[in-house]
Amino acid sequence: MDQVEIFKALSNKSRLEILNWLKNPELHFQAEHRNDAGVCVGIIQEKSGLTQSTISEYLTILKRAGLIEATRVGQWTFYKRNEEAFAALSKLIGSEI
Amino acid sequence: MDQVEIFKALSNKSRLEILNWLKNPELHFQAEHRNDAGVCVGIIQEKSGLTQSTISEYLTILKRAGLIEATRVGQWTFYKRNEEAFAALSKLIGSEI
DNA sequence: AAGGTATATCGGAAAATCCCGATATCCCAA
DNA sequence: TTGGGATATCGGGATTTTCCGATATACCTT
Repeated sequence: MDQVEIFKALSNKSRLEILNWLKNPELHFQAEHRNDAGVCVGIIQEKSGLTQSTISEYLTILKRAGLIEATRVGQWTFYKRNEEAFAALSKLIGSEI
Repeated sequence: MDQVEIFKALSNKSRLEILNWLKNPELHFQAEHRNDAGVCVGIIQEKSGLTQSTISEYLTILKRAGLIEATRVGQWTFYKRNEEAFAALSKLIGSEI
């Protein structure tokens, strides 16, 4: 758990927004674009207004930080939050840092 | 409470180290360099190995993010943690973000 | 008032981040 | 096996961050 990497991943308005969307996918994405594995890249990109390459990069940054997980299904990659990582981070800030 | 500003402030190894020192000043600094208002800049600088200007800037960054507080006493500025900010951040990550 | 000490601010070179367009890869369907 | 759609990676210009040395400001002492 690289603390600096995690905080860098969180140091961006767009990435925080994505994490917020992924917290309650049913509030932000139509049913056909989500499943148990999360939400596909394209629909996140569409909602964000940023380019496909930027969103793909941002999702990779969040994934490397351990904050989200990816599942490939056919041509789609679905991303969802790793809630355990957030719980651990919350605990870390409340005690260690 | 600007979330991005807070996470940016935390996105640096040296600043995390400073926050860690300030969490238990009695473990990291001699009694003559600390008081109820915190720890003075010079002793943090000495311990960090970074330059005076860099440490002053880093403390300002942490202060602007609301993570630490400054108290001027004579020619010294003492800095201490704002534990409420950390508690709020922990809570935020555990529920909102 | 003058000199010394502690801290803050300024100016800048190097490195990192932001976000893009172009291109590559992967996978499915025909 | 070829074409098309979804995602990942590459290369790069603009901006921000990192950390420094030099300088300014604040305060204390004499």
